[in-house]
Amino acid sequence: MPVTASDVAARAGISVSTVSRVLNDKPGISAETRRRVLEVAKELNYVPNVAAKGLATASMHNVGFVLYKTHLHLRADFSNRIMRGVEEELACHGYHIIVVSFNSTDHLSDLKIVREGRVDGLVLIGARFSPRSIVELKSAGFPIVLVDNTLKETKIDSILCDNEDGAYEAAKHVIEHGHSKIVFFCGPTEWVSNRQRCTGYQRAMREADLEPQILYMPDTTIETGYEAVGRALEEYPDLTAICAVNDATAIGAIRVLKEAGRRVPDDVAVTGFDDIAWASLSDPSLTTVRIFLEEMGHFAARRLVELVEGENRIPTTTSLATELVIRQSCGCL
Amino acid sequence: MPVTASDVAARAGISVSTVSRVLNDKPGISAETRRRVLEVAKELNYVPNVAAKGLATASMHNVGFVLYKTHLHLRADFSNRIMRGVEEELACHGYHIIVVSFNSTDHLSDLKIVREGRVDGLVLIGARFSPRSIVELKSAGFPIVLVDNTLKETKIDSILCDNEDGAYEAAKHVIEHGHSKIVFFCGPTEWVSNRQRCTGYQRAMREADLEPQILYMPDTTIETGYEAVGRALEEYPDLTAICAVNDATAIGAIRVLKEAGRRVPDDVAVTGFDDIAWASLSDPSLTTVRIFLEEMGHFAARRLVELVEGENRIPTTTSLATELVIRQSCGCL
DNA sequence: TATATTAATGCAAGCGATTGCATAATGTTT
DNA sequence: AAACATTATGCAATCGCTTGCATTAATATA
Repeated sequence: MPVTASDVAARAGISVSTVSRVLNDKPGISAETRRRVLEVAKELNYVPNVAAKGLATASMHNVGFVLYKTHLHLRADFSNRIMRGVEEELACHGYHIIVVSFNSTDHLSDLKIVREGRVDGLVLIGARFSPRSIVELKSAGFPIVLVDNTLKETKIDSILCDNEDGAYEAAKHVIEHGHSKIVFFCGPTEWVSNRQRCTGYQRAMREADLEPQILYMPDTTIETGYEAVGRALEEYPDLTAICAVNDATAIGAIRVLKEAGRRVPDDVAVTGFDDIAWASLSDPSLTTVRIFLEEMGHFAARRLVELVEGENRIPTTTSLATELVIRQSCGCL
Repeated sequence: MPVTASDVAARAGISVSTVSRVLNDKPGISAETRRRVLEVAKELNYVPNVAAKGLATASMHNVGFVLYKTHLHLRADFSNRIMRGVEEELACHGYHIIVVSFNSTDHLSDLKIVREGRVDGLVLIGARFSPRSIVELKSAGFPIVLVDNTLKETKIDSILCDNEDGAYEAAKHVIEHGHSKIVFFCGPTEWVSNRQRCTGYQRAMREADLEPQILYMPDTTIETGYEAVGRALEEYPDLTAICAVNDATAIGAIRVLKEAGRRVPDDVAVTGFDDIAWASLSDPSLTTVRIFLEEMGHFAARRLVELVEGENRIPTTTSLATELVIRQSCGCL
């Protein structure tokens, strides 16, 4: 049987209340008693039971990490790195991460782990949750932090990377290579990050007095990258560069370009976004914009813990700086 | 305020005990009462509080998914896919997954989530936990399932893929291509899967009256793949094929081979193991052995739930079949 | 010295479920 | 009709911790 607070109390010759107070750093305990309790607790290797604690305080010290079912598959690496960051940071604060997948038919506030009090807050990854659903839960006072997403509807804490700036840098870099026919492969504009990246690209083009040429894809996978190249070559036969909204698309694009007999980067330069693991392994290696997903996870976790513990700051949107990673696909090396 | 069992009881005009019994399918309740309670519960949208339930039953319906810190980074995709499988299966049984990272300095039974009763069982990924540590916790009656690992020391439930058979198939396939100088790139033999894969390779070689040639690496990453090629080319200058213990190594090997001016598969054929996402994208695409990680996760979760719920089956070791995936790097296409 | 303050601790009532035992209501058997 | 099962339900203790309030002891003030 596990050691309980009353075991400690008995051994130390005091009451459980006192044990509890000591262990939670409550005031009004004599130094001697505190020392004693700590000593006995360590001696018995006491760890408070989390169910009891949770029942008494109405907080389980868990947070939910919510992923779309599809997200789990397609963007596994992406969300996985954020998850690592969240887990790491949470651990520092004594919280734990419960990973759940969610399908769009459900309403967020029906999430079982929320209703049953299993988690004290949620980290939502990506832009596929219905805003209404988020707002509803949030305004019921439930702590929520968004990663790779923001909401226009309500002020809500969110963590992003500086998508616009990153895309701007990438496009600018390609422009500096002398390209002028640069097509942007954009993903669905319902996702914040796609919109922001597109904006960055457009800014770079306008600044250089070039006309933005945007090609929209229904998703941002390797496959949509394949498919987009075909359309791009038709619509913009004189294109000499592609800025892709993410690496998967870029990698797909490179593959098809090569198959179509176009050399990369000599005939067509390509840049990506995200710096996923394979970016450096593709052939040619991919020039891309690195984002710091683990860091984003850290920020998200830190903010969420603040919210859970009642710090009532106004909501903020945090954008982490990105970093242009120059490899071969842009034509530099 | 959330709805509690006594809210339901009051509304239904009966006692909380009865509510509890109905909701847990306990016997001795009249059909009419059962109906009524269910009706009211649904009407009030009642969900039992998990802390209270956990305190009363000493089970939180959580399981810990334990990863090595390094694992989180290096083999992220690998463990992530298993995690998805575990999560999916657990959800079907009303359990949740708590992901924790673990560093080797700790003793497993000191795991906070275990001591404090946050989880009812553990899924351990990989072969980097100290056997002593596992045995100790397991024999204290704590439910544990191993994935991609087994223990000689104790009978313990474990889920693997059929590493030996997979490696055998791959080697045999290469042999059938007419190769005879085939080197196996092996990882650390402390890891079960490396040992088993090596055995499979050896069996295939012996069956064909060829001499196994094994090159050991300190790890199984892209980088160790790089490094291994150099040594292989020195030690076995006439080699015409490489069977790598996993895809990362194979991909690293291919890269260096190409850089060294050897054509793959024409000069040197290469096979991998795992069928990670990148395998189909590398150039040439990688012939490899596919393993079903999500399925392994399913099995692990199912077994763990059984253990937690007290089913006292004898421990089993489950090996999932693998599948040879033929692409370009072996010389087939 | 008697009284008001303050500091340290204990008591006991929650928190919201589960569950063994007692009880009431119903039906069966002599 | 009395005695006994049987069935359905409620009471109250329990799980292990937190916390408001009461209590005691020690110290300061009049």
